[in-house]
Amino acid sequence: MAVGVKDIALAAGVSLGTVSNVLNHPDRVSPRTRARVEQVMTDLGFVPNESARQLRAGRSRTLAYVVLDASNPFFTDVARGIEESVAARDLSLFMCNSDNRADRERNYLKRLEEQRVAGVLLTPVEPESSLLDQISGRGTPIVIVDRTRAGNTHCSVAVDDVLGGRLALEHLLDRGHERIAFVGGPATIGQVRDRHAGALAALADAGLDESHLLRIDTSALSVGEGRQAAQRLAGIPRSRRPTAALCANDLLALGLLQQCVTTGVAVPGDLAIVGYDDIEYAGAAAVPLTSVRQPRLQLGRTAAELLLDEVENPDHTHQQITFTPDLVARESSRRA
Amino acid sequence: MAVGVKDIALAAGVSLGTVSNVLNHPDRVSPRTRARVEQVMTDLGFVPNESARQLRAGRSRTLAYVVLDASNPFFTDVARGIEESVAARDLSLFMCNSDNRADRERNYLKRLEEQRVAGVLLTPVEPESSLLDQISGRGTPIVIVDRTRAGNTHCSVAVDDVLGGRLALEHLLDRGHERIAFVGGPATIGQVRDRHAGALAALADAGLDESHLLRIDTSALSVGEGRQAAQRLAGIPRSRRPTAALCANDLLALGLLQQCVTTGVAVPGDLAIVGYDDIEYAGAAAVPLTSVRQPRLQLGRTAAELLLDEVENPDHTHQQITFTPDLVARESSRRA
DNA sequence: GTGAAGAATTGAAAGGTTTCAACTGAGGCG
DNA sequence: CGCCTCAGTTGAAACCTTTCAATTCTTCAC
Repeated sequence: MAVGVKDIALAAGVSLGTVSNVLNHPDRVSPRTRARVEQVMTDLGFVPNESARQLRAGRSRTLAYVVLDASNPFFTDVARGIEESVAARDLSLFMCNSDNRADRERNYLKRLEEQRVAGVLLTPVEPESSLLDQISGRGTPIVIVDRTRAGNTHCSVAVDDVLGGRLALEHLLDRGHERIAFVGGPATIGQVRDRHAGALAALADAGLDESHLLRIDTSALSVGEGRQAAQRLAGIPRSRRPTAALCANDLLALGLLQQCVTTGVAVPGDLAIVGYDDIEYAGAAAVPLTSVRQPRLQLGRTAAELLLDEVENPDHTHQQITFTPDLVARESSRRA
Repeated sequence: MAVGVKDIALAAGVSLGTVSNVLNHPDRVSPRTRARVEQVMTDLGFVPNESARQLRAGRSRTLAYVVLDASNPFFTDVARGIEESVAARDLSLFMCNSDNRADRERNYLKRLEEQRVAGVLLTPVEPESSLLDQISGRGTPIVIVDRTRAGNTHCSVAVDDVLGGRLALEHLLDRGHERIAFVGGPATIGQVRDRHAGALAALADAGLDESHLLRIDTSALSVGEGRQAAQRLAGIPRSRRPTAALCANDLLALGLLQQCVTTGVAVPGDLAIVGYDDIEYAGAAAVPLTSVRQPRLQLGRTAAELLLDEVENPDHTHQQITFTPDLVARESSRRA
């Protein structure tokens, strides 16, 4: 049924080696035989068996991006950046969605290592897992995307989330807010911790203590959780209720915003809102959303470049690159 | 460097066959030797070589979903449904983003076939391409997602887009609109054609001719294109300008809406808007968006079930399943 | 017409796993 | 005590390709 190089060789009247050369070193084959072999290949519908090739040749033509949350537009933009860089080379990119679950992340990493992919891009659920060291120690390069990791054991590309949190909070202080909610969670997510830390730092610099930043913990960074956060805020007596909310990402902010608009809480009048990521929908929201913008495409492009270098360049050295975010002020945090 | 079954066998003092049995038929091995072999495996950091396994065993433990547009939330929800079904089995799912480009789709399909994946889920750029017949003819099952295809050569799962277009247009007629824009394109996208056809059919049923549906062609189904469509609408003299717009998807609708709000066109007062897909952001928009809802998760789940059946069940028969959409009426098309 | 150099082709070995028929040894039964 | 059975184990063959040293063919200079 399945036609292999052997069949091609037989049908074209050449040896196995020649067929292989047509595939991998066309220059070594005379134009005439090459044409003949290629003709036979299309006639017989030959599809090279990548498993066999990989087994023998060692290399693989595949990269993978294990993404934290495929339904978050931020990550799909990062992925687009990665694809831009990968597309140039003769490689393909597979995406895997860990969906914020450590077991799924582990499972995908295991599978990818078994497949002997050329390299892995990873936005980790568990950045400190020793599994990463094991895998790269065994020869599958891993580049960390949108995170950093203790020890310079891997290449990484990240945006300064502490700075981002700081920018957002400074913006709100500047707008006169002094009772501010930080909406985000779970705290296991590094991005959330860093953004929160940045906000606290800005607060401290302004001479205010931690009590000015009310933490509203969510179980995920999703629109639904944002809506729930709105209800929790609404439950706080007006005198103590925050006048502004800094959300750990735009999905939360959009959910929060939507619920506020629905229940008649004026934005930014009763509650100013700042999001994070500046996804495409942020500007299209009921009240255009102030947000912290990150260079998403460049994040992806750079990560892919680093991985490709690690794959191709024998004297590669690990690099940790950090980009700087900036704040895009819009209606949702306009001065009252 | 790389440790293989041979090394394990040597270290554990058993034969190759026994190591393989520990991996694939643990029941055939006595508990004692199994424990010993497994211990050695973890000690030595053994990672089975999937290429070799696949080469010998023929089968593969991988499915792939080639998605039309990874940044469209509609498709990420479909993917989530697929993953739900796949997760139960001992399989992994890779995602590939064709990004609406035929060359990328072809390239991914080629690669996946070379990898000998167990099966492919595909939302096609080119549903009628003969490549699909070739691939499935050579033994890699393909299930078409969110499209149908002429001839019952493949399983497919789709939503009735003609009906959806009809529902949307009937809704607008019902709201008293008689000059309506259809915003969408390019016409090469089947979903766009079907939704447009449904709208035309509804128009005909109402005794109105085609001139009542102004076609505004876009080059993609994206937020940016939606904004541009708004500008084109604005360029039409008020007397002839449509009073309502039916968008081929929500991204267009959100862009259109955003631009309208920005430039002071009242929605729904000056322009009623209906979107399509009912993505999560639709309800959170500046003006909550009326949209045609599709059973996204179920679409994915069902597609995966069909593929798994085709993979596992020797006397599988192809099925074409069509779901029914419904309209969610919100603010953006409220009666004037 | 000969020899050398270079181009094109060949065929066997190798890569890491699974499969399967054959083998071993232990336990049960007469 | 010998025979049979059966669970557990073995080792060679097979999967399909690439690689590379060896071989044959072609061309060209003298």
